[in-house]
Amino acid sequence: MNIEQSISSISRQSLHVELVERLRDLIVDGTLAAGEKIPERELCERFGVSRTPMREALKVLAADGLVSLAPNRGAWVSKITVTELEEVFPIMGALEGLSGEMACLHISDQQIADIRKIHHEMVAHFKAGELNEYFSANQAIHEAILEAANNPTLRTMYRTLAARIRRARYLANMTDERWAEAMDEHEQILQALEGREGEKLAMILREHLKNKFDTVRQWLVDEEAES
Amino acid sequence: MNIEQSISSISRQSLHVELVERLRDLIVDGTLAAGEKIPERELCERFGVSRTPMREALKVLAADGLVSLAPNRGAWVSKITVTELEEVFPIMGALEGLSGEMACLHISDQQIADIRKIHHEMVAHFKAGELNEYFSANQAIHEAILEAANNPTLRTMYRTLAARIRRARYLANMTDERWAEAMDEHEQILQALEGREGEKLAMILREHLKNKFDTVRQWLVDEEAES
DNA sequence: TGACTTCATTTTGAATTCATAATTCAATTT
DNA sequence: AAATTGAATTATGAATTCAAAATGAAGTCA
Repeated sequence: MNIEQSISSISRQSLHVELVERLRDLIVDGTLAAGEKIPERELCERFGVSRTPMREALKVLAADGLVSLAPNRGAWVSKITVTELEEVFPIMGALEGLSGEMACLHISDQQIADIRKIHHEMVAHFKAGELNEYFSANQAIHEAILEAANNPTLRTMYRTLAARIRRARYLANMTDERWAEAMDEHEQILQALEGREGEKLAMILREHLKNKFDTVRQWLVDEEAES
Repeated sequence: MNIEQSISSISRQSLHVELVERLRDLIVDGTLAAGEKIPERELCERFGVSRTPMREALKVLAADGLVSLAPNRGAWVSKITVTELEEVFPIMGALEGLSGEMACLHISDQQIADIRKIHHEMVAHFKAGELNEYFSANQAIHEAILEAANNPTLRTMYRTLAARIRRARYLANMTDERWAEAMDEHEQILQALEGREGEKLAMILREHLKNKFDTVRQWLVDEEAES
C-alpha cells in the first residue's frame, strides 16, 4: 500500500479539500449564484476558518473553472455563458462516449442489473411526473456507467465538467415531448449496455447529451434575453 | 471588456499562478523527478517566495494530478504508473479526436497552410534523424490542430493531461520502424485535415495516439523492471 | 542484535499580521 | 449637476507566527 492511500484512508482530509467540496456544492446548487462576488472574509466567517485554507480552496476552484479570480480584486462565481456551454458539451460528449465504451469492456452482470434497477425506478418517476426524482435516477445511471468504466481520471474530469453544467437550472425548460424522448434514449442506452455494444453505446450517449444541450441552450438563451 | 480581461492585460499574474507554471515545467522536464519528495521550505528558497503562495500552487498542481499531497506529510511529485497511463491515454484519444473533428469545422486555409509548413519541417527533421527537433514540430502540429478547434476548455484539459504524459521520456525507446510509421500517420493527418474530413481525422488521431501509447507503455514496463 | 520508548528537531497546517492595491465617498472643481 | 480628486476605508497578496503532527536519533531493555 502506498503512502497516499494509507494516509487518505486513515486521517480526515485537510481543510482546503473540505472547503473545495463544500464550496463546489454551494455553487452547483446555486446558493452561490453565477456572477456573484464572493468576498473572502464573508466565506471565512460562514465556514469558521481562516483565510489561508479558504484562499487555497478558491485557487483550486478557479483552476476547475467554477470561480474566477481577478488579481487584487478577489473572487467571483463564474458566469455560465452560451459560449462556455458550447465548449463544454462536446467535451462531455467525448468523455461520456468513452465512458460508455470502456464500461462495455469491463461491466459485470451484477453492475448491469443494478443499472437496470435504477432505470426502472427512473421510468416510474417519469410516469409519475416526478421531475427531481427522475433527474436523480438519471444522474445515478450516468454515474454508474462512469463507475463501470473503471477509470478514476476519467471520472474526475467528467465530474468537474458536470459541475460546471449542472449549475444551469434547465430542468424547468424541459418539455414533456423532450422528456419522453430522453426516456426512449435511456431505453437504448440500457440495451446497448446489456449487449455490451461499446461503439453503439458511445454514439447513443453522445446523441443523448447533444439533445440535452439543445434544451440547456434554449434555457440559457431565454435567460440571457431576460437580463 | 470584462473585468478579468482588463485586469490581466494590465497587471502581472499573481505569484501562485507563476509558481504553478514554473513548477509544472520543472516536473514535466524532469528536473523534479517523479516520486521525489518536495519539501515546501526547499521550494520556497529556490523561488524566493514564502510558503503561502507556494502552498496555493501545490494545491492546484495536486488537483491537476502532477503532485500528490499527504496530509501532514507534505508533497511528492506524482509517480507515473502504467495504470495511470492506461487511464490517461484513452482520454487523450477522445479529446484529441474531438479536437480534430472540431478543427475540421473551423479551420481556415491559412491555418492548414501553416500546419503543412510545420509538417514539412518535421519531415526534414525525420530524414535528418533529429529526434528532438522532430518531436517539437510534432507537438506543434498537434497544438495547431487544438488551436484550430477553437475551444479553450478543450485546450486546457488536453494540456493538463499532456503534461502528465510528457514526463515519460519515452523518446529513447522509439524504434526507427515506429518512427517511420508515425510519419506515415502524420501524412494521413494532414490529408484528412486538408479534406476537412472530421470523423476520419478523429479516427487517425486516435489510432496515432494509441500507437504512441504502445511505445510509452513499453518504455515504462522496461523502466519499472529496472527498479 | 533488534525492537520499543522517549524526546528534540523538523515539517506541515492554519491563523495572524503586515504591506499594498482597490474601493468608497466626501470635498472640490468645472 | 456632473466629473474629478484625494483621503479614509476595506479587501487582497504575501510573509510571518504559532500549534500540532511527523520524523529521526538516542537510549533502554529483552
